[in-house]
Amino acid sequence: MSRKLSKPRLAAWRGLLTVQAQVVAKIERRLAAEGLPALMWYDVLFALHEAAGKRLRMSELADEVLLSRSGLTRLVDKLEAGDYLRRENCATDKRGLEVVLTEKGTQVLREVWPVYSSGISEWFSDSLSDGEVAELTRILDKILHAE
Amino acid sequence: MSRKLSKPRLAAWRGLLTVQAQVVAKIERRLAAEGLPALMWYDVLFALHEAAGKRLRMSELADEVLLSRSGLTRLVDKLEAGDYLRRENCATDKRGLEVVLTEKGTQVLREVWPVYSSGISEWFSDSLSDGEVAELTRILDKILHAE
DNA sequence: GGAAAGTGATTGCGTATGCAACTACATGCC
DNA sequence: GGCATGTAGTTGCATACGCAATCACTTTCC
Repeated sequence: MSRKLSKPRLAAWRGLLTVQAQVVAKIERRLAAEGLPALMWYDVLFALHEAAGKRLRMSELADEVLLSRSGLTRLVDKLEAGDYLRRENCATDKRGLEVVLTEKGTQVLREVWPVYSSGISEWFSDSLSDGEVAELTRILDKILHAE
Repeated sequence: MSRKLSKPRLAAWRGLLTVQAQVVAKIERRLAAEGLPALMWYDVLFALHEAAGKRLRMSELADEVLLSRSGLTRLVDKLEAGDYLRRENCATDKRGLEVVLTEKGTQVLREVWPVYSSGISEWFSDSLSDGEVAELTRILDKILHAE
């Protein structure tokens, strides 16, 4: 592993960083301009929405959204204060908590989605063909599933 | 623009976010573990290294590394305090500054590069063929150059 | 030439985030 | 059982970052 990094490989990496940074920044600005919550809030609520029973353990949720445990604790504090989700004690492990999506959380997902999805379309995927999208996904998955 | 976002297009976007987040986090942790400066420091010094005369205006540098102007001001403060670069008054515009890479800055680039590049290899590009790397770069460039 | 509008950089302020330390509970080992 | 070790989540602290306001200078327009 870690053989010498060629120029084309570095170029691919820099391209990925640039695309991600630019698209995320544009979407975040549009969300803020419309008075909507930040992407990370959406990610958390969306992860819950996709989970069985619309609930996850704190640790599972942190892994899902790629946030540190402490970062998630604080974010969940805010989301719970806004009644977008609630913490429940875990029946099988008294150390643990489960986080459950509320109806209001589901509602805010519906409000944010149009802005988020149109940003992804407009700034990320509209310039690609279906074939290119498939190829990009395949390559990224290959990276993710390499051990 | 902003036609409906299909599932495959969303999957590509989420893949990109995940790859970037995971690889960056791993590289940052390794840099921190070795007592080396963070990636953003490297990006700034590298941008200067690549620039003609190893110097750039503050604004050019901010655009290059995708950081806000205020963020760059503060980062350059720290880099200048460590003698990795220095600010010089711009001859043609008294509002402006030029940032110049120092010898020590060049040196730290050489120290960080092995860690950075081996991280990119190991966690990003090693699982791809040359053809896949080329295809990935082509697709990302297409996104970047779409207006 | 000079007022109005624009641009480059910095600073104040609020927020987000990670690491390390901590508490509470769980598991393994004897 | 009971001590040692491990794991779930939270909190203290330091740092990084963006937006809006600001200051200095430049450009535009009359």
